[in-house]
Amino acid sequence: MTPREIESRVEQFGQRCREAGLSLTPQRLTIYRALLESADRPAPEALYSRVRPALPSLSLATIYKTLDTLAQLGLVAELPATGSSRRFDGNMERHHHLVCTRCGRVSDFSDPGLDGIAPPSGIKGFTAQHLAIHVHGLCRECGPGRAGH
Amino acid sequence: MTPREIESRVEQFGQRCREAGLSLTPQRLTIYRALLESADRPAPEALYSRVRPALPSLSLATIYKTLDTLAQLGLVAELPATGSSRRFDGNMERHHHLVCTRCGRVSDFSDPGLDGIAPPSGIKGFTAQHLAIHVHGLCRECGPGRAGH
DNA sequence: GTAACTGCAAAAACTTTGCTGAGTT
DNA sequence: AACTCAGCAAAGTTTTTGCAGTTAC
Repeated sequence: MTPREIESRVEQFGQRCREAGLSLTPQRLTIYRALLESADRPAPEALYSRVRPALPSLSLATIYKTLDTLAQLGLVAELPATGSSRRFDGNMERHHHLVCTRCGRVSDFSDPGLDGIAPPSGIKGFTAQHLAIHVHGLCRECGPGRAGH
Repeated sequence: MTPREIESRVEQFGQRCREAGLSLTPQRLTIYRALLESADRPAPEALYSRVRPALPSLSLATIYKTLDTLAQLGLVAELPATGSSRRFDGNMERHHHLVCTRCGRVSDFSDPGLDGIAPPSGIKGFTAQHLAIHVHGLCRECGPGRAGH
């Protein structure tokens, strides 16, 4: 995401917070901005490391609380992930996922060709909103032609 | 899954373990079978409760170790999930996922129409193997026209 | 007999909670 | 001034680890 895009998002973010009656604290802004700047769907702990230099007094509990708050507002997404920690993403645009079947790492990709696929509408008891594609395979590091981890 | 299918899978499972040099312990067999019998993608703890009646001395650590071992062999799948515990599935067939954007619950569905979609091949640094579709929306409980959780 | 595995208990990692002082509106 | 929030520390969960005795081969 370009710096310009980020600033525009941060501004919208401010509005959205005000609408919802949330204070605009430096912590919230910094955490949100850091999430936008992270392309790698960070875990709370990773986000914490990233934000700490700017806000040395920040606590990990605040990261958790903030992420939960923002997820409820729909400003960030909590992602389904494997492994034992939660993952978050500030990119709410249409995008798909590459999942490495060996190391479990996930990254984003976009493909206009795939965007044409419509969510199936006839599923009983489920109201489809949108759809994301997970492509499973081997990432660069685990590449084809390697033995194991 | 029918009992007959389950037995056939368990048999294949035995072969696969032998090939890999793994012992066929009662714990492993029971855990694997319990997973096949569970349609609900259980967390380790839930699987533990299910298996305990049959193996009262079983420990939770064994569940974790076993699931990791079997996942590495490709005999069970660890699923991406939101929330704070890992989820596993013994169903390795082609299927897709319904993810509730409100409560986070995930369930399986199949749709032959979607099975035709080929994994995109031109992604740089990534070798695509297969693809799964996540349909996001509202499940029956959270249904459209509800206020919140 | 050897190698692999389970159970246990302890430790580590991750997440949530309650409270108090500080910051935002 | 009222209300919301951050930081802290403690508690609660979930997951991993090391080791000794047991089991599968």
